[in-house]
Amino acid sequence: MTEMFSIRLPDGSVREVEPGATPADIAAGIGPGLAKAALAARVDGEVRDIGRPFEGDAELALITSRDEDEALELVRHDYAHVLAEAVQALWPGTQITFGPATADGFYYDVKAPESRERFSEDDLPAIEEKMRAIIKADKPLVREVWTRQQLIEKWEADGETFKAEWARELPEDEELTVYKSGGDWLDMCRGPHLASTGKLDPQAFKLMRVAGAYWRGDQKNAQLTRIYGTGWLNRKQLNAHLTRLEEAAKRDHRKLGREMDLFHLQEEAHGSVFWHPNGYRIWRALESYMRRRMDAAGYREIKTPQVMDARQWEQSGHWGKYRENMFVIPDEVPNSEDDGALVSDEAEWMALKPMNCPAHVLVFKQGITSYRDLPIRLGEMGCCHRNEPHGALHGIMRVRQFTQDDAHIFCTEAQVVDEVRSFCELVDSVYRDFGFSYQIKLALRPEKRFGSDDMWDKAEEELRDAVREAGMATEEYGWEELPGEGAFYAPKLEWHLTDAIGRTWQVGTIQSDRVLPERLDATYVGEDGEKHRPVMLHRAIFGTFERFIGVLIEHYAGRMPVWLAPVQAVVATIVSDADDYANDVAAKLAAQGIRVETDLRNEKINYKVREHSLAKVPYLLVVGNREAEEGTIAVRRLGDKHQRVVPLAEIAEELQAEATAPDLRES
RNA sequence: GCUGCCGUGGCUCAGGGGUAGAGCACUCCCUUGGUAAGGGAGAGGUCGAGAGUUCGAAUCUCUCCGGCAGCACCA
Repeated sequence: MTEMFSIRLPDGSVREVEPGATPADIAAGIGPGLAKAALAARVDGEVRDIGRPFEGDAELALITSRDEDEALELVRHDYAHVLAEAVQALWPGTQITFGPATADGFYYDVKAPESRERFSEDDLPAIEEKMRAIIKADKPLVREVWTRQQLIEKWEADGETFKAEWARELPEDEELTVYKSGGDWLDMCRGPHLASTGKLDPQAFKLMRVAGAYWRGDQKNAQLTRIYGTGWLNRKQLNAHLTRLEEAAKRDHRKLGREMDLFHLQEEAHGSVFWHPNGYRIWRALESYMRRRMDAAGYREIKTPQVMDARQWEQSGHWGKYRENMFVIPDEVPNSEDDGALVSDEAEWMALKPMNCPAHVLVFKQGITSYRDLPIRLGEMGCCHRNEPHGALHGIMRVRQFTQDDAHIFCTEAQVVDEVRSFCELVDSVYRDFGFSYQIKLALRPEKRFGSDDMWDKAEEELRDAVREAGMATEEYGWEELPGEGAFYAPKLEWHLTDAIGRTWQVGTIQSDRVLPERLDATYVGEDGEKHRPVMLHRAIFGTFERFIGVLIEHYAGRMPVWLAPVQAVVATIVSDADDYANDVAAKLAAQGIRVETDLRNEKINYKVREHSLAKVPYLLVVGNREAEEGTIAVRRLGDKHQRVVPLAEIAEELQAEATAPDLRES
């Protein structure tokens, strides 16, 4: 008698199957509908191919398109394979490398054949068409276990140098799998995959763009062509995604920055922002908000020099690591009578500060500090310059001149966790005031670093502890550890916000640093009367004003909350007879600190409503003869279709309340 | 920095070897109109910069600068 396997289903029922049976068999046994809908199987918790035979008794859950996250991941992974197959079918000699699923689709990195050099966006329609053909051919995707040697031979025989390199580094003893598509084309892959290409919806993907990407993510390696696609379970989802992208483009901070007259960029100062009056009003609102929050949290604000002697940067370690990205200036301007050439060996160099920390240490070091004075929290709205690589610049999110809401906390070893924990709480409170949700990451020691492993162990652990104590080391806060991502002198906690099209930007950070105090010889006098090293916590909440404002603009799609809006209210007249009243209203509101403007132009009210709505002014206060006589205002809030007529005093009070920064509100 | 695409009035864009167009915005005139574009007239551009090819270049070629997407980088 054959031994049978007991397969337990989520509803608790158990089915006995013969060896060789697969989850697909069970699905078929339950019903043809499920057999069609089932995409993969969860066997004892592991996601597997639906056609992979059971190896013993097991718990089975079938994955269908209702299990959206898992289904999407599977589908996107399959699209990537189909993409690679299509490209090779169209252009033999193309080398394939690697192609994973992404947050909204998939990509595959390929190396174009010699004859072609590269692929371009013009090739995408042809590739899409070929992909559809492969999907329609409904080719079975068959899993096979190979040895490493077999893989290496296969890839070398095919001239797949990247794949061969990869295969050579695979572990000898592990089960290595390949997936064959329709028996001919294959890719090495851990899987799982759908049963066949026909499970994909040929109308639910779209190739988006081509871009360069380095083999294994290393600039020193060959550059490949990365073909990006977006992939979904069905056409409806795809269309919804494409619509989302269109909507996101409308809230791009670069576009809104122009439309709302907030700032501009131009090549004479590329990477640096020209703030217009409206944009700088947002800046000032943020700055005074942050000053209040920092004052309240026990920080003291300082201001330090913009340019310092290069030796200072040498001592801090930045010169060695970042000289290329610093704006360096000679201390002495060459005499105009000679040929103007500077001899670098003889020049005394100065540098614009790329960061504030060394200067803050210098402030700390003035005089003698007692342990009784710690922690000392020194804050600065510090303007820094970094000569970023051209390709890194992005609107006002990544710039060459920026201002940080920077601060450094000098404290004892024993105070670190407490300081970091209360910082986590401060950050949380600030981001809540802006309506942001965020993710916290811990960036761990990088390969190239200063300091001992013991020091790093300790520094990483105290950051981890602090976040745990704050109760934020959870999925809800996007908690994640990022190996190798830390700064050269310290591990970092990073707070990330998301922009309009799903890219995330690091804004806040705190780093526990024992390297700089050492290098710059910062000390305090302890209880024992001896000198001790303080720990230095580098921290910022907005990160930079530039980036934070960029993220704010996209987050609110330009419709800033009243307390941040550059122009909070416009008083618009219907007839010129109401001009005097309009001026009175504006004057009254301005007197109570409201950012108000008047619009007395000889234009129809429709025109004025349209214009100020597009400018995203939150309060439009319309006055005509009726309002002038009655002392009222016809108020239209941004986004409302209708208006209400209220006494001036009432709207003044309402505006006052909304224009108050969240930290100053009662309750 | 790397790969690809792009650069025409303030903005959005059309054109494309024979010396430049539209809409919006702007200026002026008429219109005083009750909640998302009232009408008319006018002004505005060495087509990113430089070099080359050509009788002739905004248009073709090269170099540079800048922008966009991605990669790499992000103290």
